[in-house]
Amino acid sequence: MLTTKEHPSADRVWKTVAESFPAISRATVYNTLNLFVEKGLLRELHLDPDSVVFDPKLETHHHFIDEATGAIHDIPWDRVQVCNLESMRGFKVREYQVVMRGTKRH
Amino acid sequence: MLTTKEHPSADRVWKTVAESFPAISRATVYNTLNLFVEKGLLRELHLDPDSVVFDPKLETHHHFIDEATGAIHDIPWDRVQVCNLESMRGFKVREYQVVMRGTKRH
DNA sequence: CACGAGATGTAGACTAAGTCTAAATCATGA
DNA sequence: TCATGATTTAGACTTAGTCTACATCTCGTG
Ligand SMILES: [Mn+2]
Ligand SMILES: [Mn+2]
Ligand SMILES: [Zn+2]
Ligand SMILES: [Zn+2]
Repeated sequence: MLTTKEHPSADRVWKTVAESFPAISRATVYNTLNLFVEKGLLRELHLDPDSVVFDPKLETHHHFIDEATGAIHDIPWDRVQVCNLESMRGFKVREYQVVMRGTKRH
Repeated sequence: MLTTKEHPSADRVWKTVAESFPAISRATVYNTLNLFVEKGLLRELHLDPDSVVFDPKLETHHHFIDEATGAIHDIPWDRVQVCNLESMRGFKVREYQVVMRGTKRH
């Protein structure tokens, strides 16, 4: 999980882990993922209406959601820039990202 | 709903509507909201792990989520700018927004 | 007016994500 | 060995959201 390039949901992780450890409990997977998030080893993304997904890529980056396939693509932090953030006086911005939706060409 | 300044969830809308129309069914509210989204009168946002929220503000804008209260604040489109979007060759970006999280000062 | 067809609304069962709890199992060190 | 605490577990529970089959409403036609 910590090294995947994907953005799996908790149940997806559970099913994958269960291939190697069929006895693993759903609760354990949820507990462990939440613990990893709490400890900063994973981040959770709320991009999908159907489930929370987990992101092992800790460096800040943006996301592109392919509306045709549901796939979530990482966009490197420096590829686009958010300008004029200093206008956000009155808000203490802890983190931000650009969320893009559309379709992948070809 | 179409004129609120808030970002209510479907169940929040249902409870509000039910104050005036106690007979209204949950299914009707969900169906209607989804229809409004389909017809472009509302947009749905997936920012919250617990529910989809609906946004009556159709002009493009950004969002700031107050992590202390859960409140979603609209940020005018021009207050910040996303630069270098032309580097997104390979992706057909239909829409995008900056999603910020943090706390509101004061 | 009577009636039938389509559209719209409704109740409530159902699904699935996520949480919680209480019990079982495991680890550790006296 | 055994007591104690930590980890894992099964499965009940909660809740957002969907689905289906039925009820009701609308409206044009004979
Ligand atoms: Mn969570
Ligand atoms: Mn939807
Ligand atoms: Zn990512
Ligand atoms: Zn908004």
